[in-house]
Amino acid sequence: MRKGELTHQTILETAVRLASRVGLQGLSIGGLAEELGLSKSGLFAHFKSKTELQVQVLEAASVVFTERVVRPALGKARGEPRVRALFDGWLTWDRDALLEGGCIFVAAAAELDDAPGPARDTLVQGQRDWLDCLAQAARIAVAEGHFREALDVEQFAHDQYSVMLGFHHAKRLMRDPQAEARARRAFDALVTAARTPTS
Amino acid sequence: MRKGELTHQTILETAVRLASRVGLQGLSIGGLAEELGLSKSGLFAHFKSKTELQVQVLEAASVVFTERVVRPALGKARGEPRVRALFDGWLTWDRDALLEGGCIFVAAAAELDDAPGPARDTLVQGQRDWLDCLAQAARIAVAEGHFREALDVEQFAHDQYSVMLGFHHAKRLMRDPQAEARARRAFDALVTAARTPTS
DNA sequence: GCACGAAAAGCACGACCGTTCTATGAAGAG
DNA sequence: CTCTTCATAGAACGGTCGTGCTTTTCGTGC
Repeated sequence: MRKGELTHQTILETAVRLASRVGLQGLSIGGLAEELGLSKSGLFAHFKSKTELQVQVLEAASVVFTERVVRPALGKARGEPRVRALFDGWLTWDRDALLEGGCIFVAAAAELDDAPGPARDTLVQGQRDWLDCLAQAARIAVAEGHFREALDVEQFAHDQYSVMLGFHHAKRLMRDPQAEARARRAFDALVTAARTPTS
Repeated sequence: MRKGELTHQTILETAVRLASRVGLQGLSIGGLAEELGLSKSGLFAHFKSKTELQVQVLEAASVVFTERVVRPALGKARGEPRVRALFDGWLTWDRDALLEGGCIFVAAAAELDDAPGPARDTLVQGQRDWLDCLAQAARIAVAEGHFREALDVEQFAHDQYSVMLGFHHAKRLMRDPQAEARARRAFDALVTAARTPTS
């Protein structure tokens, strides 16, 4: 691998971690360069613009996310175990040391929801993929007979993500020590409701 | 009322609207001044610092929130109707024209979750009040016999807020036209589960 | 080992940031 | 009407932002 590509990768790793703390807007070229011991212009040369940096940060974070959350879950048994593994994986991800500032996607979602542009597009696509992944896992659980036939899997994915967002809020903003217990209880209720036929 | 206090109020109104779009960090003194046709220093004189401006923006938003969401719900019948009214009120709030950028508290939560200081403290206190309000409404619903005796009302408040966060995400970031329908379905499931005794 | 190309540094720019100081205008009290 | 107090404007500050341009350093294929 070329030297440049290596530092490029190193930059992105640090950038992801930094962005999880200060956000994608708060992520400054100068600050990032200093953290890495590089010059501002030297770092800038790797990206033609700040927007491009933001996009690549989101893409890099997506790669890590897939590797750390999605792939391990794919190793689990099809159906409910995999659905639970995705949830557990996400909880781990949000608590991960790599993301001192909490899930970078949640932070970016609030920043970019009214800021059209490539960064927003990249984020939305990633979130869509993630929601599709959750829905697909639920669909498999239906096929396996773990979840009821008539389950609206997109709704299930949406609800699962809501629980995650609630966890993030309780944990990171409210510093609620019970955050994880609450999230697990909420998710269990969701799974239970998905198992039993419509009442 | 003094002339100064009047403009002070006008500034805050505009600031809340602007902050809902660009966030509390993105809210700049200069930009806000221009939007109001004031000079930067003239506006600044009303607040000793930007932090103080942020705090007052959050407080002003809380006042409006209480007036528009909480108070109307207090006019509803005790118990489940009031719980539902709080939820409906929040959906209206999030869609309100006053907040073109979506709920300012959700945006601020992501920005401030790792930024200790007066602004964060103010936000956390406001969110705590809101969650307490939701829990109290649920508690009354238990007392009225609408919800089951053993219901964990704090958990219910937490779950209700999670649904709201999920709605915000689906609506504002994903631009999902079904966002509101999904949120209502999720909330209905929550209420149904709260009604029936533990299964 | 040398030459060439890539990578990083250095420097400068215009713009905007929050903040301070000073001057000027208008509002209100007597 | 006058005098004082308060509200706003104007100009400037040091700093940081993203972004170019030029130069130097360094990795690498021949």
